[in-house]
Amino acid sequence: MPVPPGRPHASVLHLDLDAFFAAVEQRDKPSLRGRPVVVGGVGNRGVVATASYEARVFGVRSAMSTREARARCPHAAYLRGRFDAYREASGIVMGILREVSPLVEPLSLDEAFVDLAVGERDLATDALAEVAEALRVRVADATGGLTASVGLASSKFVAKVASDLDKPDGLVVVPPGTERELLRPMAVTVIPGVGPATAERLRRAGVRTVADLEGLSVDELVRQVGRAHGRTLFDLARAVDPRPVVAEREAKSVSVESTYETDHTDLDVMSDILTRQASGVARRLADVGLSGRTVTIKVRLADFTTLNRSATLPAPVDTPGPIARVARTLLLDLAREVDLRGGVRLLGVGVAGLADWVQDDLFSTVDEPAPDEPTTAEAETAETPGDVDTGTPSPVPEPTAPPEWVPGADVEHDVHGRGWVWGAGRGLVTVRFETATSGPGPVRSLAADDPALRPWRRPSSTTGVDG
DNA sequence: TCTGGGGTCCTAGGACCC
DNA sequence: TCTGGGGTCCTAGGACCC
Repeated sequence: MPVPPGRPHASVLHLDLDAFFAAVEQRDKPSLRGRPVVVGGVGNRGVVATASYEARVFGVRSAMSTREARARCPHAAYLRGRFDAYREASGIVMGILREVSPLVEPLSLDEAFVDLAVGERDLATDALAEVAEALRVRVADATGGLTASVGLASSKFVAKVASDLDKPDGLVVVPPGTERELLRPMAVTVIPGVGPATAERLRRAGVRTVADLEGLSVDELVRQVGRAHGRTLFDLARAVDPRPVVAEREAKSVSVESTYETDHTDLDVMSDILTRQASGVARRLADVGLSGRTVTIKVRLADFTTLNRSATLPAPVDTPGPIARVARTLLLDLAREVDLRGGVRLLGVGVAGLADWVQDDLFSTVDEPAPDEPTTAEAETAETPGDVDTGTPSPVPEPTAPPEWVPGADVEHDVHGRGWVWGAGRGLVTVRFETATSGPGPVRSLAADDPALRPWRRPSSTTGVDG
């Protein structure tokens, strides 16, 4: 009757580098060794990202405000963080993990799952424990002494719980079949997904431990915490966790946000900030070679209320101009709806709906000169005001753009020959460029956003088109 | 002078289509 | 004429994680 909790061997490994950011600082600066070190925001509104174990003695914890950390441990070294150094150390560790198994799923710079059930490996618990211990030694050797805590179990959930049981520098193996007795006495908060809100709901239902949680039916749990969450909780309470280790998970969004030392009240200043952040987002999109259709802004008010506004475009964006333009419009819309004069402490810009988009066939049939060979004929037609792109096989829709859109103005970007702008009339306007090369140029015709004109599609898994 | 920055996933409601 | 359900896409907010 009981569902088998997982695979029959303890072949899921979870590795967690101990106090990672602080440990890298202590490794690189001998004067910090043995001393409390706190890495995180150092300003008035900063929070702690990582506290060294010496600082934890004083009660300094991750996510605590730096102000409180300073009160508890004034003699600690407070550091901003050197993410390039962390990335490098992380890369070394992930590389070692991938030598042990191709199935490595990084969760962050300092954490990863590894599936050891690949190839010809001996899956006896003792043999797997030897692999894990050898791994820990290699990590320390290769990184100049960074220590890792490792858990080995029959599922992701239990492996992660295990890695936390003997920190720092520990190895905990949970033999298959013993998972439930390990979990039962633990607080429900060991379960991933049970944060403060869920824990409080469960507490009101009389649930404090995993054993208590086992007493609730699926229906009861779904009623308490929702459909998806309830079912997962029901399973995890029984150590049922079939989630596979997945290497190569693609990013779904990219964002840049910042909290300011003092609250902003000037819309123009906020607009400028969003413009700069949009450039940062575009740069990172370019780094990963992706673009996305949904632009989001995030605005946190002085009272910590957080507002998001988003707009989904007819085609993906990946360059600063359009992202900034949409972001600024969303801000102005928001300012009309919500009083921002009380102060804004955080602003952010993001792009979601990411994919390596390819140009659709619909538009690849459009007569388009090669970027490097503009012809005189085209230069002449470009002189004709109001001239419409003549290469389209179907009639070009009548321009229905709001009258304030003047051809030739207001366009700072196109995507591979075509673009769009956000109209003051609250509509997306598809714009065609008369210029032969891609890039900014005068607009000769405007067509209102028309579903039939969607020029981009997600690459289907079967086409294998590259960009 | 409480409360970062980067994300993921879920829910709920409305629009729209069949 | 009345009543409708399912599916998808989009938006806003919230919980959660490291």
